[in-house]
Amino acid sequence: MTARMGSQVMNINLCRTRFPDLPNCFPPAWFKISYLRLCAFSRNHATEAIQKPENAALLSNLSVLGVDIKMAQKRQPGVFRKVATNEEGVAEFLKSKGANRKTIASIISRYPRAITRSYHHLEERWQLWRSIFKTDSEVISVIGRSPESYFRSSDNGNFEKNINFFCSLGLTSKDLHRILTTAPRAFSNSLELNKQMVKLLQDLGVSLGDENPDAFAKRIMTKNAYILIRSTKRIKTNVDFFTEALKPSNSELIKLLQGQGAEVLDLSTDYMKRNFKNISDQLYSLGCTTEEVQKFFLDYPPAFYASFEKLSNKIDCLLESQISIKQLLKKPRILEFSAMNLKNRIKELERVGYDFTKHGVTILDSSRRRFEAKLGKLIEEY
DNA sequence: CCAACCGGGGTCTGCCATAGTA
DNA sequence: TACTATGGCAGACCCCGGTTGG
Repeated sequence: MTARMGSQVMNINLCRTRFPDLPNCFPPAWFKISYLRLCAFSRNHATEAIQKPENAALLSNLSVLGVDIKMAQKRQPGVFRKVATNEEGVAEFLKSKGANRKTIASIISRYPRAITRSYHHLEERWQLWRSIFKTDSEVISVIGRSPESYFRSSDNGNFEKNINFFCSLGLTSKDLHRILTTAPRAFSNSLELNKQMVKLLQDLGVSLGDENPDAFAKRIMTKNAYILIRSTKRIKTNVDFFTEALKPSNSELIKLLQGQGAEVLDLSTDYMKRNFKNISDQLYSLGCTTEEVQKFFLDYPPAFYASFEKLSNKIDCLLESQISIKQLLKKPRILEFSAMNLKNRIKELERVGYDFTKHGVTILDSSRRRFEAKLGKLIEEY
């Protein structure tokens, strides 16, 4: 217990030291852009009161930047009626961080509200992101992918509180890195929302009798960063669905959620139910019992996730190759390989006279290197 | 030595609804 | 009352190799 507390304190301090001082002066560009903004403001102020027309200077600036104005207008029309915007400042800012023209245009096209942010705000937010990412280009690559995650919130304090909160849970800087890379929105959630999700997971650990609910919750978050951008309602519904459909014991459910099940937890419930039904039906039609079907999903949670068509295709392809459904149930992991890969492997094995009924199917569940080594030996023997 | 078990790694947004706010 | 900030939703795998026990 003491050791755990100690590591938490250490992690908080680690977070603090990773915040470089925010700059207290701004580059010359900032003054230039502010001046331009003032000009734009006074030019349009008179007409603004009458009918709130779209800001002509803004439209011209955006087209110079290469922004897809139609797209931007469709997405956030309100931005276009604002009297003061900072499109040039934002573009300048992103450029100074290494973004190219095309990326900048794409960012503003997809999330126009970005141009309402001030230089100071952006720089402050940048430093927060950089406390997690090592380089500017990592930040740019995430913003380029998902502009909204960077620009949607104006609350930098909340972002920092989230960092501290995650650290206080014992998440490492590597964990934060992964969360910000794969689910950047998590840091723009209100602190309260993130706390609710963590509490839900911890309570779930308690209700399953896990002796360390905090570690249980942490484990699920590190296995699946997406959990933090889902609603607690969805997670609850999915856990209930697992419980009802698979009738697991507490320890089985814990194992499921801490393992591959964590990745399945955030699926939309309807999708998961549909998949479960389709695949169960196929297994029943192949003569499986309810217990076998339940065990199949417990052993191989990705079945919830996989597209039914692909999975079904793979099962058919295995059955056609003298592999029995019972063998598959014993070794569902072979379904993780692509249909193409499985087909090729089976073809190669058939060529050397491999008998699945005699030697089993585990040979299919191996890395490329191991499979090829094994195949080489079989060819020699053959 | 080798089959079998098992965990890890990469990586994922863009839109809509609505309460709150100035 | 228009606009902002924030919550929520649908979408849908594959592969590698360390370790261990016989």
